[in-house]
Amino acid sequence: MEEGQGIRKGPWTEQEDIQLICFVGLFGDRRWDFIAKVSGLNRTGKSCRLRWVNYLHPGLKRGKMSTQEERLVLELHAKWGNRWSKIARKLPGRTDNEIKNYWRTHMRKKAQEKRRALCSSSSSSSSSSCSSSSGPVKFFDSGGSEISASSSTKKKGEENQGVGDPNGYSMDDIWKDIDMCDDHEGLIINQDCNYSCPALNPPSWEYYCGDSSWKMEEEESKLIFSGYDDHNGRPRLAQANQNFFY
DNA sequence: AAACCCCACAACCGCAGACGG
DNA sequence: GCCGTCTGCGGTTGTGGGGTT
Repeated sequence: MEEGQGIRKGPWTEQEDIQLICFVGLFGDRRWDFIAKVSGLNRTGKSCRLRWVNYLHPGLKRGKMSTQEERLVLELHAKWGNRWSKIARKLPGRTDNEIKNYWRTHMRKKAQEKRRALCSSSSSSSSSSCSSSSGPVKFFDSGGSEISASSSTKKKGEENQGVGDPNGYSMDDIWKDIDMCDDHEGLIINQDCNYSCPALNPPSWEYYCGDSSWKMEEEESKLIFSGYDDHNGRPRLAQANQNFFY
């Protein structure tokens, strides 16, 4: 299709963002290939969509996950597994990508800690499953401190390899391990989480994400988009949008 | 001060399902 | 029913910033 000649990749520029916002305002957030073409952005429709959904979409929240959100993610992941988009729909303002990323880093870290705690508490026994030197190496063992003592020269990126990885350690394995750890704490999670999070289930996000009932005139998009944040280079869009929508 | 490491996050890739001609 | 295209999703990778040694 459009693949081939001069298709841009990599980070988006401010100019590109503005352009995309304008064209989405004009044509809606559906026809991505069309938007990619008419906008003059040398991007694929896919890339445009992704940029919009994960970054430019109004109503996106920024910043750290709250404890409530974190718990909800845990709860929903336990229920649905890696259905990130589904989970994201229950977390207004959060994208599947964000949740996915969050899960990968934070949950893995937590799992490591839990695992370590378990190991230390049962270290007097044979604790073969905790061994970092024999038997199948669990994913988060590979990033754990015990191991890093022996392989502390871990290069950047190696932890990612753990995912796909040399030991054939798949995502499923990771989830299994995490679940294992969660089993020890599952009750706690459920206890803490027996709220249904009413505040997190308003129809509003469905509305945003819904079938592009969202429309924005070009002028409005200009107003909303007031430039980039000084600190992180992100558009000030999200914040402006809060005002726009609420 | 420099090197290294870890974390967070943006972005890409491949695949599958939906949809229209 | 078939085929091509578009869209959405999940997995993976790349990179910059901040903290630590």
